[in-house]
Amino acid sequence: MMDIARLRQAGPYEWTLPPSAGEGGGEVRLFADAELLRGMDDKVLEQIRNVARLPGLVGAAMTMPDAHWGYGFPIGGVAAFDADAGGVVSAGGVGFDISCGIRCLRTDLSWEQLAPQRHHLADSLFREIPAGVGEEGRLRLSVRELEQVMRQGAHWAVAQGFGPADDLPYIEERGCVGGAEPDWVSDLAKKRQLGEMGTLGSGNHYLEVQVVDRIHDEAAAAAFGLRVGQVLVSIHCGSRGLGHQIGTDYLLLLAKSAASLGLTLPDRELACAPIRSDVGQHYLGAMNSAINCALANRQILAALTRGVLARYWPSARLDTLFDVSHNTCKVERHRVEGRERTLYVHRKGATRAFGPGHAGLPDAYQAVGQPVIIGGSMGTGSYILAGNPPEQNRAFASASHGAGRAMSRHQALKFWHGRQLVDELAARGILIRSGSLRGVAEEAPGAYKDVDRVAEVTEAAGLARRVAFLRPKICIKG
DNA sequence: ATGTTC
Repeated sequence: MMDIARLRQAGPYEWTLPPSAGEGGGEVRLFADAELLRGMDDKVLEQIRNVARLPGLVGAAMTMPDAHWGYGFPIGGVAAFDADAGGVVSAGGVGFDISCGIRCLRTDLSWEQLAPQRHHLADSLFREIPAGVGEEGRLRLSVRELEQVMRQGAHWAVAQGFGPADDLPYIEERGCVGGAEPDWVSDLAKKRQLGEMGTLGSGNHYLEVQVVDRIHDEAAAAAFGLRVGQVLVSIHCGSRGLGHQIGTDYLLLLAKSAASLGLTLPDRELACAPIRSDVGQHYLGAMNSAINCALANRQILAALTRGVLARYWPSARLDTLFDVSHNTCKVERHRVEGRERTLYVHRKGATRAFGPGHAGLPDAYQAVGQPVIIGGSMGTGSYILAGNPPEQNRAFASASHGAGRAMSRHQALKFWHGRQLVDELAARGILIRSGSLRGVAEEAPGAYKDVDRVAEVTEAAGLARRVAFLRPKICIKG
């Protein structure tokens, strides 16, 4: 429970934390309403204040409406640093699941067309999409091939026959981020990934078949190709063992090197290094490699999904609406107090949300802004939103990424049982397929915040505007 | 999140 008496309300959905006497540090800004804030742990405040004390911070260290406490840096946290001002890059500010994100695919099928086959489709997807901890797929890469994945991202997957090049414009960074340096990725990290390309993973990762339930913004929905009753498929996963091992390796390395680089860490878990340092550059090279791995992974999973769908509906389309990550540090240009600056924007459990006219968006979305995906908890629902211009979004083009946990996994296991949840959801017409009933219990809808409230507050705070609400029908869990 | 308590 957060004690909101410590905060100062700066706007209807915006709060600041006045610094404690003699503490110093940069500004802290929380985007939320009082109810969402009260549901957050006080640890979120402590963590975001620690972030604000790091050198070279630009603007404020911020949290999104779905924020909760994470490893060192809050999940739902956003912070931008300027390399020229001594700014840092933080492995804790990206997290272990580097470039975890969502690929949203659009079918031309209605739920009425699909519904008669829903049980078969659920079983086929569960069989064909490798899911679960340590689960390996059919691909076995050599180290050399994996290094190509790390340099080329989704372009590598397309070149291997996993989906058309038409997908690429609809992927963040057009499917491949610059700055990847596989030489700075450990042998162990590479080894862990050789059999894990094209796999979903576990925890909050999922593949969901959804139906468009409600349109909030007709013009944006038309630009995104969405209509009520249409079936979508959303794939939520990241860079698997590779990203996790890079996170593990660099958290240790950055924590050890901090003192010699003149940094005093407010929290050891907030390990970081100056952007302009060897170790900082090495982390960025490794992290960008993991981003490309995640983009390739989701491209492969999209292709596997197309294969399954084609067995039932051979002529059905499955086009990429968008693919966006929510655990990254990206180099971006932002206007700050009238001046364009190059910033290293950390988004941990926060989605990039470029507004209309941004050069990074494909032509089809220039007028309405980037599709922003809020992936809901299992069985509740998800939202597609559209990015706002910088006058409205004052969080370096960032928005909420999901419902956000309301309680820990451990706590959730005391309240729910997997079998019971699967049965309850089936009674509501939602098919869950998972190899882990324990995992299902940890992901109980009740362990998350109210996704409707998160989406509503995200819009009210100016971060993005709601376009469509999606209702889940089939969910494949790791 | 995770070769889920390196």
